[in-house]
Amino acid sequence: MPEFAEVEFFRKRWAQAAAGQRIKSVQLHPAAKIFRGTSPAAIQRALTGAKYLSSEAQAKQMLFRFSGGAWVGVHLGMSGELRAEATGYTPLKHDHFVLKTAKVSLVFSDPRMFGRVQFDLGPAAPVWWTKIAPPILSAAFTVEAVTAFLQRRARAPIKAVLLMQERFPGIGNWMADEILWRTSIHPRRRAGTLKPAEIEALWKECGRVCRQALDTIAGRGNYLPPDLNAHIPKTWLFWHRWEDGGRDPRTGTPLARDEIGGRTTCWSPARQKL
DNA sequence: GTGCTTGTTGGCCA
DNA sequence: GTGGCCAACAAGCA
Repeated sequence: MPEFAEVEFFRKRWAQAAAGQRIKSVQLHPAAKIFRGTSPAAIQRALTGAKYLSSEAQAKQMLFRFSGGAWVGVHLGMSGELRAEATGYTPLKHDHFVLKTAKVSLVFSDPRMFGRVQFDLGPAAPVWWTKIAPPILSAAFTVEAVTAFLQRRARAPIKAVLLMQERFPGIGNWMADEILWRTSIHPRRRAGTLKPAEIEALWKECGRVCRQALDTIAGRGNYLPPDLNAHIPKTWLFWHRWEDGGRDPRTGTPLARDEIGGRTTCWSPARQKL
């Protein structure tokens, strides 16, 4: 499920619940695939008694910092989510990782287990975190960088290119479709065929969609929406992309759906032409 | 039973 | 070596 803004929504949910708290106990299933490449025993040892300090979201990843130099990285994969439950909460089947404090149970749940938990010890943030591509909402995300990347991926469909995390960190399937729909670019266009004006529009819309998604899905400041989709406007493609017989919310014309770049893609044929 | 699913990775091939 | 495509991972849902 989670892309850029949804990841921030979940991070905020844990961060607000964990603020000022100390971990009393750690419940986990050591064999769960989400711990691949890490040591569940080390996580348990380091976090028990540790204080939550701060957290950040970047692209589709989150990093939670605890006292004692303990860093917990979370990727939610396709079906992961973070929840805050009551202290007496009993973990269910897909709750693979639960941190209990005096006030709350922080739950990582993931039925499909494409997500992962990473653990690092040290004074500085782990290397995998610092190597994440520069954010779309930063000065480093320039139209020149996008142009060069599209040249390098010239023969791939633009839809597939937008999903590449090395240049479009945090963009996932629905955001890619949303961006292309707003810029009237057909998802099957080869990246190398986009004209400079189209690249500029695409680049700008990446920023707008990220900004708007962040505000509407994760909320501003201390405000956290009651659920992920609570404030997403009906004028976005988002609400119509999975409907059978769905219509373009701008024009009322029928939407199309097909597999492009290995993913189900939705677009508006009346506006997005090859 | 069938055919999907908001993600990522490794292997194959040109 | 580089780029592009695809299956696989696993579980739930319609």
